[in-house]
Amino acid sequence: MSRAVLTIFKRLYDEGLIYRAERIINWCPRCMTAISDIEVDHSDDEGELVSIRYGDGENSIVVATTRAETMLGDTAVAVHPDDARYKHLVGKTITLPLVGREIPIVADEHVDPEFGTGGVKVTPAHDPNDFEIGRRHNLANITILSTSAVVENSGTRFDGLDRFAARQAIVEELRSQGRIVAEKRPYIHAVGHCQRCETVVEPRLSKQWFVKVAPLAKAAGDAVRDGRVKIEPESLSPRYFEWIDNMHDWCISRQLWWGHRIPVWYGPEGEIFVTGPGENAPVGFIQDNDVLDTWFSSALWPFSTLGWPDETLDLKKFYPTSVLVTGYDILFFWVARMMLFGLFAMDGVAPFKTIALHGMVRDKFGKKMSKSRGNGIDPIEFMDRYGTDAVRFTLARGANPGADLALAEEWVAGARNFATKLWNATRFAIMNGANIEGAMPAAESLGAVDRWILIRLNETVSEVDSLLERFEFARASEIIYHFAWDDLCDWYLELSKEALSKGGAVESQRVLGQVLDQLLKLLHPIMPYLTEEIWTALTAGESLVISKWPLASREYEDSTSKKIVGELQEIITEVRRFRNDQGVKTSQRLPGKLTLSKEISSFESSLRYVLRIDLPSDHFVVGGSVEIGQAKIEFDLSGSVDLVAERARLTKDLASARKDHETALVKMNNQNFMNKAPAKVVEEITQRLTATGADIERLTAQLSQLPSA
RNA sequence: GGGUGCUUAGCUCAGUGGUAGAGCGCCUCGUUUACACCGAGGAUGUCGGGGGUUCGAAACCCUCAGCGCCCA
Repeated sequence: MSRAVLTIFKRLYDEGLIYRAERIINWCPRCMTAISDIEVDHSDDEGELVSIRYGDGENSIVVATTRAETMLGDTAVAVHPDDARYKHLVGKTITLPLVGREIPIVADEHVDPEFGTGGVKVTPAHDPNDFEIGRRHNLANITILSTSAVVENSGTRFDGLDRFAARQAIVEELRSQGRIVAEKRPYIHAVGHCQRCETVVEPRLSKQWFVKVAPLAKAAGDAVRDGRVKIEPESLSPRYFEWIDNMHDWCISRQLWWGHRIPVWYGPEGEIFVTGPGENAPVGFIQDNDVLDTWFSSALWPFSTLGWPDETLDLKKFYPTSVLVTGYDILFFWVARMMLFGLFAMDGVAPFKTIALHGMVRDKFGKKMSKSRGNGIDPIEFMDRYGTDAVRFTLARGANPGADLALAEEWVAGARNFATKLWNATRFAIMNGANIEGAMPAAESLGAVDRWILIRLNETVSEVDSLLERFEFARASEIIYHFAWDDLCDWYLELSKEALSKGGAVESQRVLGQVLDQLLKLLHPIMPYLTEEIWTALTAGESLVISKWPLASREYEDSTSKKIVGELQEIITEVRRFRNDQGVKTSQRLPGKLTLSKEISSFESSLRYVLRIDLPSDHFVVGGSVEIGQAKIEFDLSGSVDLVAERARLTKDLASARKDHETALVKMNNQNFMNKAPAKVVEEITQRLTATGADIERLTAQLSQLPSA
């Protein structure tokens, strides 16, 4: 690492991309170090805006400031060149109050004549904008604050006072001199704070090392602009451009203990010697005390970890990497810097092809976790309570690209429940002989239910594949979750129970084994521990880690299985609803007559099993019935039909059918719709119209046949 | 001030032109040979307001309001 740092530093220096300069930098008087622009947090703070009269009478001008103490370092007053109010003053001097120094009045385009009085005090050593004005007008830079933000060298009695105490004292003194013409308090304005310690940052003139970013940033911007590097989700790329295209020169020296020491040595005559790896500075030279910004070395990560600056095999093979996954908050700190240095050091080859950005984990209300709010969540606690896989699944399920995730304990508990569900389902499957031995049965030898779950599996695999391709982890997790819980556990297992319990359902056992095998593989990256455990129990295989990722296969697709299972599901749901409305307990067996279409007639025993319907006896009396499409299920309720409930159920269905019928009808009667809508949609609506029409007819008949209560 | 998002069920969020979705929560019922960390059934939304485009808008455009993030 150290070699890499030395190498890149020297290379940049030799190419003139590292220089030392006096600049206004952000200085933290507590950390006693320079900090970069992005380490400064801005917040709207209360301060006061005081307007001070400089000079007297006709030759006076009023300036406003929130940092009165900086006036001790003023070396000019600036006005806009076109400002008629001050034309007569430009080029003259004015006496700086308290200090007594004569300072010039200069005209500068960058002064906003609309703001305040149109005159601004210029303190080049303590304000970045003033520094620029100072450069343009060759003003002196007078530093009047120490590194710990105490007034010094001002030649006034304020020397020795802390900046905030001095601010107050100076305003008081000016007030007593009658020089304060206005005070606005509180005055809300943006104040920079040190990201580490929240101390108010003090702009300070200082000699620092800089990276000249213009050429590097241009390359880094272009790499994304021309598509060599993709940012996912794309919606975050404007942020990248906005930043990289307007990047200021990067101050890389830090006055800290920790870090790579700047490899620059100074000779007795002020000579500068930069040492590369293995090089020594001439005798008598002294090394710079500062260290490098931590991101300077982090920026080397994509290639220094592969052995760079050596031309290693790893470097050849793994640079550039394919995907960098990280939080969007670190796009500028780290990602952009890796782009800068990667392109520079690796002959214009960007360090990765795709930058996949995820969001931040927030509390259950979507609020940022913070110490002051006390809403931090310790993932280890959740892992102890709900299991690591549950936490992993929760995070994956919430990981929408570039969007934040609200993490609530309830979500983790839900994920734990899912894990338990899988555990139980696999246990049940194993108990019933599920296996992955031998080849899969041919499609022709399988029933509709078996085929259906294989079709659903195939759909799930391909959907998950394409979602993962797009870093849509949340949706991929969701798809897997519902396939496992709804399709597999709630439907397939329930519909297969009868056959499995009777034994001899060899095909289904193999199918079930197959479905679980593939499902566990899909889930393995998200829930590695659980899936490994139950997969090895199911298959006696060595490990999921080294097994093959599922391949989507359309082998079992056909035109009928989905329709058949759909019908079965509808029948089962409607009958359950009927029983529920009638207050019939789930476990209570009822005699019933099933009239089924030819297509699903073979599922009669299966339906009887799931719905607990006994064969009708000789004295069967129809007490209530459910009709779904062609299917009719009649029950003997032994004369105890709950007519009120039944009427309510049918009335509700009728209302819903009428509503759907009505909307379809409106569309069909709309000539514009008929002319312009695609045929597919028209057909769909037509079908809906017929279906709802039939429903209305049937329900009306059923209602009229119902004896009055 | 510049940039960029968001506003959908009680909460947190999916849904980029064709009958509004998920998880949790809520209500009712339930010892069904996997699972109560469960099962079955149910309720809940003028998709922020207003305009427009379209046969059709939660989705596209304009506008207003509120909230957020990044940068200055």
